[in-house]
Formats: sequence, structure tokens, C-alpha cells
Amino acid sequence: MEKTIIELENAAQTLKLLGDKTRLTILGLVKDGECCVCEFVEVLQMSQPSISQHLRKLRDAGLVKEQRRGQWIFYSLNTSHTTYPIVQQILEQIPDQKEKLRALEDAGLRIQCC
Amino acid sequence: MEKTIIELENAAQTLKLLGDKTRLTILGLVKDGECCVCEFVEVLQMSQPSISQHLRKLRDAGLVKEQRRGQWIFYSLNTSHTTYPIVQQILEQIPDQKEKLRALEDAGLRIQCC
DNA sequence: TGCGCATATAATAATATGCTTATATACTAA
DNA sequence: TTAGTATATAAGCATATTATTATATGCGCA
Repeated sequence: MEKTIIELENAAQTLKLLGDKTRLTILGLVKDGECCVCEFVEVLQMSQPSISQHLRKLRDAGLVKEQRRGQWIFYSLNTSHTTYPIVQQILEQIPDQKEKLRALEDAGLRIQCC
Repeated sequence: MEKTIIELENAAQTLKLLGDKTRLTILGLVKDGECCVCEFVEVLQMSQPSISQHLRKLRDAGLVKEQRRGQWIFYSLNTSHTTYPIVQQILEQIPDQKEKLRALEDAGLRIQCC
């Protein structure tokens, strides 16, 4: 893998954002493809405003992109961000979060949009 | 490289610690070998108590080890920590911090212990 | 238009973080 | 023992962070 050197200050800012269980889970979820907000709310069992604020931080930092599609807003990894290489490597080393979505699905609890 | 899966909660705690410019620099410094506290103080241009408190956090989390040698205390990376693989990969992607030590040395400012 | 749903934003309160100053501890050397 | 140096710890304060509650925005549809 190509070795990328990232400015320490930028790296620290990104790591700070990843250093939160909620946000790290969110990134783990979008690793394999876009998710809509309601999925985060369901999987993380947190209030919608709280999720929304975490998403804003990730978006403001440029780590994720948002795309509105009708009533729903989908988030995905911004793979062109300077610190994406770091993010990517970290996400490879944590458990697959998609399991949680599948678990919900299997339990028939995916009653919402997605 | 062997792929290691690290619990999300542990990963988040580690990333939180790395998500600070001072601590990330400290880890960057010990990446290539142990450093004594006075080196951190010099390189980072911060008060000794402040450095000491950052070191305590890193030590409490198990990311670094300390070793007293006479009057001085040396810190080094704890390579056997669960999240070491993550730490290692991150440190490979930030600029070499040892440069800063060498710069001080060249400027004849390494008047202290080390 | 107006209603309902999904999501964002704002204001607030509780908690955590990081720095400073002051002090304690541990070691060395005289 | 005493003084001096290196480091750690404690207390206090300013700032940052996170969750909650209330409200606003944007879209689809009747």
C-alpha cells in the first residue's frame, strides 16, 4: 500500500473525531456503502438530534459526504479527504458494523425508510 | 500485514488519546525509541506539568511504558497493547517527529539530560 | 395549500478536558 | 543530612464536548 504522509495537525483533528464510539460506529457503517440517517438512529439507539450533530461534525470535517434523495439524506465516506488513508486503515481494524444492520433486518425491525 | 480486529470501544478510546496534537507528537517521538520527559518539554515547548499530564493519560491507557533511570524517566511505546496495531499504522502516516529533536540538537539547544 | 415525515439547528445544562500555579515525591551529590 | 534537579500530582479555572428539549427546514403527497 502506498504510504501517505499526513500533516500532524490534520491527523490529530481526524483522530479526535474518530475517538468517539458513536462516530466511529457511524464511519464503520458507511465503510461499505451509504446509509441514511434513520439507520444510524436505529443501530445506535440514540436520539435523532444527537446523531444529526455527530453527522454534522463528520461532514464539517469533510470525512463524510451527504446526498439528499427525496425525504432522506444519505451519508457516505468521503474517500478524497486528505486523511482518508488513515480513516481507511482504522476502519479495517475494527469489527464490521454492517452486522448490526443485518441483525436489525433479521429481527424484522427495519420498519423505516431503508 | 496481519489484519487485527480491535474492539470498537477500545479503538475509540485509543483514537481519542491520539486525537490531540501534543499526545500525537509524543507518540511520534517515541516511535523510534525511548525519550525522556525533558525532551518532550523541549520539543513541544510546553510546561512540564502539562507534558506530565499528557504522559499520564498515555500511560494509564497503556499506550506507553515508563522506565526510571536515575533522575530521569524514559517513555517508550508499549508494543504489546491491544490497540498497538492501530497506533503503529497511524504513526507511519504522520511526519517523522525525530526531526524536531535533531533540529534542537543541531541548534545546540540540547542542554539538558539527554 | 396544508399535513406529516425526515432531518437539521438552536439553546441549554451537565460533564470532560487542558492549561496554570503550587506543591509533593524521588533521586543525586555534596 | 541538605540542597538541587527531574518529574508527578493536586487544585482551580476556562473552554470544549455531548446529550436533551424545543423548534425550524425541506420534501412528498393529499
